[in-house]
Amino acid sequence: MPELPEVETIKRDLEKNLTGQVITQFIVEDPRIFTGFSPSGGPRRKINISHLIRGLINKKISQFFRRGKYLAMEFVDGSALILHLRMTGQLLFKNGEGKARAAFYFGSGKKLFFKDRRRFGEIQFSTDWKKEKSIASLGIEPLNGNLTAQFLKESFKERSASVHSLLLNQTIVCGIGNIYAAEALFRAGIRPTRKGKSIRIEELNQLVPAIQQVLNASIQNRGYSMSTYVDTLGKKGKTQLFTQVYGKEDQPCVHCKNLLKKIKISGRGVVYCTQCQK
DNA sequence: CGGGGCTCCTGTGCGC
DNA sequence: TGCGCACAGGAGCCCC
Repeated sequence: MPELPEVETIKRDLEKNLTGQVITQFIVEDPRIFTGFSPSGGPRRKINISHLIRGLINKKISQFFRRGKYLAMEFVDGSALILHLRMTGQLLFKNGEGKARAAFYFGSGKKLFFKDRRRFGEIQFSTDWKKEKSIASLGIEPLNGNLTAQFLKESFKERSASVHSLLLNQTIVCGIGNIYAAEALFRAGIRPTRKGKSIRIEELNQLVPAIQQVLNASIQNRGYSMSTYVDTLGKKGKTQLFTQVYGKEDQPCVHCKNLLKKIKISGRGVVYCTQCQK
């Protein structure tokens, strides 16, 4: 589900409502939420859940951060919870239908529920969250001024992987997922199957603003909500009303009216225009 | 390095 | 209507 714009929307909601709040109770319905970002198939880090829960009681939230698609809830003592919503995770101030995997209760009476239909989402406790491998291995943020055509030229040099795959690679630029990769490539007129090293600097000069525009516009629209994504109040975003290729296979291209085509790249569905994207 | 395939899960939608 | 399969905003790992 959530890519950078959706996570950013949630982060801003959390920051506005929960900064300074003290955790008075923390209920974990599904202990697997604490896999600690360990390999899915491999041995899971042993975590003493009750010890972890006890340690969180009375912690006061100082700040929220977003890095890529990760959220960090940082406490005044410097420790933090790192959260990732994966495909279907939701953070809600009110628990609606169905059970939450975890629930936070705060001193003021405020609550926060972590719901997650597919249960891929994860939480990890850390005393030094920026140094955790999941965070430290992330590439640059696309919206803080570091993303330039020259940076992409350098990063894509020698890479024979498709430009779509490289945009999804969180260790180069973080926060872009399948929706915004497809949208940005369409706006830049670049075919998603092109090898990274084949993209010319003039094309990267189109791609950089395309990435920034689709992400910024989506933040303005509070995210893409076709199936499960909602904000902390359970409200849908509006980005799905403005996408031009994602989810639009077999529909006419907004520029040339040719029908958009859907292909698979590294197992991910990608829609593009065979006429407009070279 | 890259892509395919599989894993973690559950729900939806489509073709037959 | 019902069944089975493909697929879904993520991402790590193994294998070739």
